[in-house]
Amino acid sequence: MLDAATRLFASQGYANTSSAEIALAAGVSEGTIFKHYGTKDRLLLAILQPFLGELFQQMTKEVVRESFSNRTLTLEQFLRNFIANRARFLAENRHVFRVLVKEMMYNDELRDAVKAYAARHIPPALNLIVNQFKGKGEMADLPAETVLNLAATYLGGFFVSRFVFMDRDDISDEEIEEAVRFLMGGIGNRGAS
Amino acid sequence: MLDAATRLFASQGYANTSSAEIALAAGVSEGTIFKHYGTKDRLLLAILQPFLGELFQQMTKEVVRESFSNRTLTLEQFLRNFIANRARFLAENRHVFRVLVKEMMYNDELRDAVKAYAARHIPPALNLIVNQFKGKGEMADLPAETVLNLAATYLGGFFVSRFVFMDRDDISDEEIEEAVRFLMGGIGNRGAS
Amino acid sequence: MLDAATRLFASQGYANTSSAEIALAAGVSEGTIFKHYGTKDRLLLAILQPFLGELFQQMTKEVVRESFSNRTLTLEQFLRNFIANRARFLAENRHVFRVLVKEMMYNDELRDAVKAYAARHIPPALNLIVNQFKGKGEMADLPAETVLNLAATYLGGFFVSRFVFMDRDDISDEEIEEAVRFLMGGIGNRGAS
Amino acid sequence: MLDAATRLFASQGYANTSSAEIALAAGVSEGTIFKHYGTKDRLLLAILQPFLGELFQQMTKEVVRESFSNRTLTLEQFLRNFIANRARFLAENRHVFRVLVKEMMYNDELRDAVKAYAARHIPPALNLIVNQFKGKGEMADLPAETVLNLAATYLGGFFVSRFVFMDRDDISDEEIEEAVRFLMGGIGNRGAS
DNA sequence: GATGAATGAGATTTCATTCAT
DNA sequence: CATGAATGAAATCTCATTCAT
Repeated sequence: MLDAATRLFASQGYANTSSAEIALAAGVSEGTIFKHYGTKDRLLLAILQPFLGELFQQMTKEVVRESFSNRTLTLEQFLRNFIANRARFLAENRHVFRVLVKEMMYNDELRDAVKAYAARHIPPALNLIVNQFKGKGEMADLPAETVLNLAATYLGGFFVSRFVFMDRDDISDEEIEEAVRFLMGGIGNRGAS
Repeated sequence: MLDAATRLFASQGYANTSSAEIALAAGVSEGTIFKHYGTKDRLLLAILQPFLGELFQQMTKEVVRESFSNRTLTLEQFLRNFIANRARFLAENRHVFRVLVKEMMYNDELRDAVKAYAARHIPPALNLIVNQFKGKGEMADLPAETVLNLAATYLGGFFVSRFVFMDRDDISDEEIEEAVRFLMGGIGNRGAS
Repeated sequence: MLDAATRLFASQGYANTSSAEIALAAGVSEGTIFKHYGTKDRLLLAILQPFLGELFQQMTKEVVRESFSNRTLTLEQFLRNFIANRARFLAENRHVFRVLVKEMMYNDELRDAVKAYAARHIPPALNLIVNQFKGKGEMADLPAETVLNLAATYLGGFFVSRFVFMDRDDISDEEIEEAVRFLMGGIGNRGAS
Repeated sequence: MLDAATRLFASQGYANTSSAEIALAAGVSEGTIFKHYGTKDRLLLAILQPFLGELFQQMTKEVVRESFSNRTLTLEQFLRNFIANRARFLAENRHVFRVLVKEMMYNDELRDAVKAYAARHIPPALNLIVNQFKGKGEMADLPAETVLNLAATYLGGFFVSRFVFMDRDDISDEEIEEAVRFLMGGIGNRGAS
């Protein structure tokens, strides 16, 4: 039932999917849907909430664990691990990710909720890492906030364009490598600087 | 009428905006809307088509003109000009841009149309530029396609996050400068390479 | 179960009370309700039937007993006893009374059933009393039917306004006294006649 | 449309009448009903509001006019005129009256609104009359409030039982005469007092 | 050419009732 | 014998679209 709804929302959008369609796809009656979730709105939340929890909590958990367990990790290795890890998670949950991205565009409340959630979870965990790499001289001399902002903007574009815009099912190692290299050195010629 | 519809679509989404709302906001009758545009769908197209035309054609036109008129332009200067120019254009047309982005998510046909449109217009004009800068040794040694892809992903994320996700009305010079620096050199430490 | 349903019907009305609400309030499952009563309609009847039986049968029984056991009873004393007795009964059963009154308004069949029931039980018992008091010269010279009609109209208004319209839980002795005096002498000035 | 809805609400009750039934009876589509009245609730209000206004305002206006224009009017004549006037008004508007009475039972808000409305309009106009008749020695020596209460209870029962409970279309002069006599002298024997 | 009342198809939601466990 | 998940029919309401004026 959640699965059927997720797929439909992912491909058509929440607003363009009727409860009749969901019932048909899930092989239950419309009544059953509303018995379980009360309203179409709460059905959407039932889909998004567990994903949001995992998305941020797993992300920060992995990052913290990694940064403490392996002190010789270079920035490049860290980025590679991090991006590969999130790419795998999003590929597995690509339908829910599509729903989340599409609905964040349409739904102000949801957008604000996600923004608040992200603001509360991401900086505390990642500022630490950024400063660690800055201390080792591996990172450009920019405020931690700026670094996170730049990386988030690029990685947001990266994942959304692949999974949502291009409707991809996964991301290849080559693409990840490209992303890592871009984050590390931009597109300017290093030797020329 | 187009203006009223654009603002409503931008803030609530096409699917959540009724023709009655549009008529009210535009100060005309519902009948008039359908006399002019036939269907709600075609009203959306009437909003998006001129914008799409300008978005890509102006972009490529400026780029070509610039690259031929000023042969001493550095990559950094080019990026600064290019981003500032598009930022200004999108700020002026931010409502339509919001509609476009939101509806591309929901509407497969529209998304495919935009992708086709972009694929037809962008590479011909920009490959030239990329190769020109590569010839001058100012750019990383990557295939032109890869360079465009990286820049498009980042700049897509940059503009969408600002104008759509954060609902901003414009973009500051500082942000543009940050974007230029990031595109030029990534977040890695140049000296350390 | 009947009690929970009665309270809900009394405060919200039968049509606005769902079987789910009843099940919740009664602490049983919806299935159990339908196992016992078959339909929601028959649940309503199960509430109303015993009350209707008592309402009329007790009323006439008491009246008959009283009128034969105490031949010196004045009309005023009779009215006082009668009203106090019914007031007590209705106060005890006010929830069911509310259900009955509200549903008689909505349900033609129920209304007709109650009318028939009343017509069959009231006149036989009360005509006797009326004629007894007329014989003693204590009562206005009106047909027994008219007297019953007038008293029923006033007492119906009296009980319905208190218990249903004003949602009262009981009726004070002062109000009963007022009702007795009114029935006895109206609002005109006796001395002036 | 209001007429069709009124008849249906009057005979079946608001809660048991579907918008489909109303549309059919009114010869319009369901959409039209909701275009005009927004919700079923507001359709009910559109029926009741004008009636409530007339019911109380006409009542008090007539009473005041009468009591000042004719100083020789006896209490009995006043009651006869008053009851006949309201009987005529309610007979003409019996369908709406049925709706009002039935819905006041089911709907707490409506009941409270009507109670407040009545409390604001009736006493100011009628206390005057009561005291005028008391001054002339034509009325029982009771507080004005008590008199109004007794009369309202009886006349409420009188009109509701006839128009709602018995589904009558009008009230005969004989019944009015009976009501007047009862209000004037109760059912006790005047001579015996 | 503009209007706005009317429409009817379809959306969400509610609920009495059934039935496998 | 009680349960509660599932149902499907029906209710309220929304809305793009049409059409007579």
